[in-house]
Amino acid sequence: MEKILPAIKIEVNQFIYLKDPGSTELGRSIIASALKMIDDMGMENFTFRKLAQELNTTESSIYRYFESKHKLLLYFYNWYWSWLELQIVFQTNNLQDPELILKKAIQIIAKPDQNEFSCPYIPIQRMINIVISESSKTYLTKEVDEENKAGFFLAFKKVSKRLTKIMLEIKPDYLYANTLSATCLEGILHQQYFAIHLPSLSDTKGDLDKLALSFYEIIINNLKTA
Amino acid sequence: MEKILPAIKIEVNQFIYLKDPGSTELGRSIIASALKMIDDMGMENFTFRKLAQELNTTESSIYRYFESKHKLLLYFYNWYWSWLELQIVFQTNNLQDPELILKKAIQIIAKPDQNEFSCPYIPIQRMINIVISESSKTYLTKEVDEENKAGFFLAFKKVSKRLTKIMLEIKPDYLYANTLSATCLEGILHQQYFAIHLPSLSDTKGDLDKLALSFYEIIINNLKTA
DNA sequence: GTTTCATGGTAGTATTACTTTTAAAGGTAA
DNA sequence: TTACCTTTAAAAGTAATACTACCATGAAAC
Repeated sequence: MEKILPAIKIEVNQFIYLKDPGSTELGRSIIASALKMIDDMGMENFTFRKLAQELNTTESSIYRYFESKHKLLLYFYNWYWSWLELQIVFQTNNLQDPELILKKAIQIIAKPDQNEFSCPYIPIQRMINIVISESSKTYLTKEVDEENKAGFFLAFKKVSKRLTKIMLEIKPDYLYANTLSATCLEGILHQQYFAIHLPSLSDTKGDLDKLALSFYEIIINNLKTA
Repeated sequence: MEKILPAIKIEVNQFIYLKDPGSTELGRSIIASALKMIDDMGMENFTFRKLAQELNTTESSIYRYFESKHKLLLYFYNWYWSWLELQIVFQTNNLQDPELILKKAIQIIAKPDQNEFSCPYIPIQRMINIVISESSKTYLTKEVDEENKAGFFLAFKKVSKRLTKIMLEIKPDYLYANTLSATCLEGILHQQYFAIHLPSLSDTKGDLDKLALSFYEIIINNLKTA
């Protein structure tokens, strides 16, 4: 099957933004600069005021796109997982063997192809760094239930569900497919953080291929046992 | 071997607090009320001002114990993992079979005994809730490297290391013991959060015994495979 | 040629996360 | 008993945050 690459735009849940940042010059520069700034200074030190200064615009202009910095983070979170799912779908679409599909999916999650489905104003490495170090904050809030109802975590859940399904193809009666899937998705991100900041909690020291392999083995060893 | 229960006080890294909250009436009530308030309203909505109001004291009095609410969270984080380690040590100390030790340790992590080594002014269930929903925020900050150097994550790392060692007793050449240990520790906490807030990402729906079993199997299946 | 739309700009609010200063209370020492 | 010292409380202040509201303006679309 030929791989077709139409002009794909990653769609993010419309209720996350007030105005589509992809639709205007300012919107795109908000995304681009926010990614850089959040990566450099972290969510807690990042403010819309600083972003406005950086962009030579005003806070009110930014608030026209996102009603809070938390929503902006949700935007990144959803963009990332939608982007990753596209990659998984395309790169596994010609494979038949579920074990091979699983392996490929894990490899993509640990080490996505930064050039595929890329978006000119989105610095992918920044996006990845932010997802690694900030994305847990999207759901560890008191608003999680409302936001879940509004579908703000769907992009992640879709990837997790996809992984779950692959596992169940390998072992249909496996009882903990959802648990294992979510745990590994999160684990792959956290391990990248630990490798840099709390290295005694990791074994793979920044080697993403090794990281992918370790999680592939963790999963497959569970699916191949009686 | 007899189980001895001296008057144990959980020690927390001294650099986390300015003044030991266990040493005064005010300090203990800060801990007790902060646990309740953070559990009820979440870290982001909790402030020292609200806590001072609740306790009929002043912000400056609270600042004499903790220099920031982040340090207060670190205090809870360290208290919790030290408390849990004590339980693991005592409850596995008479066991020989590493698989049994592993099983017991996982059970304790998923479902600690709330009465053991308890402290009269610390509402344990609140503490557990906070560790589940807030503890990732202790290290997902830009100060993580400094704080790691200062030993603020030692209590968690000790438990993780202990789990790693048990795994290596079962399978000495296992390559990913640190990764699997940290991933499961975090996973056990996150699964409890998901069970309530994002249930499609979990399989055990609040059943802590089942949760413990699922993670025990995930680990043991990896250690028992060639 | 008017509506609409994107952005700019100003101002204001309530709250946060602290810090500083001042004052009172309590204990020891000559 | 007075002087001294430390601990704790209370009050007030500060810079910044996270917004909200409202109005103006220039360009493009209909």
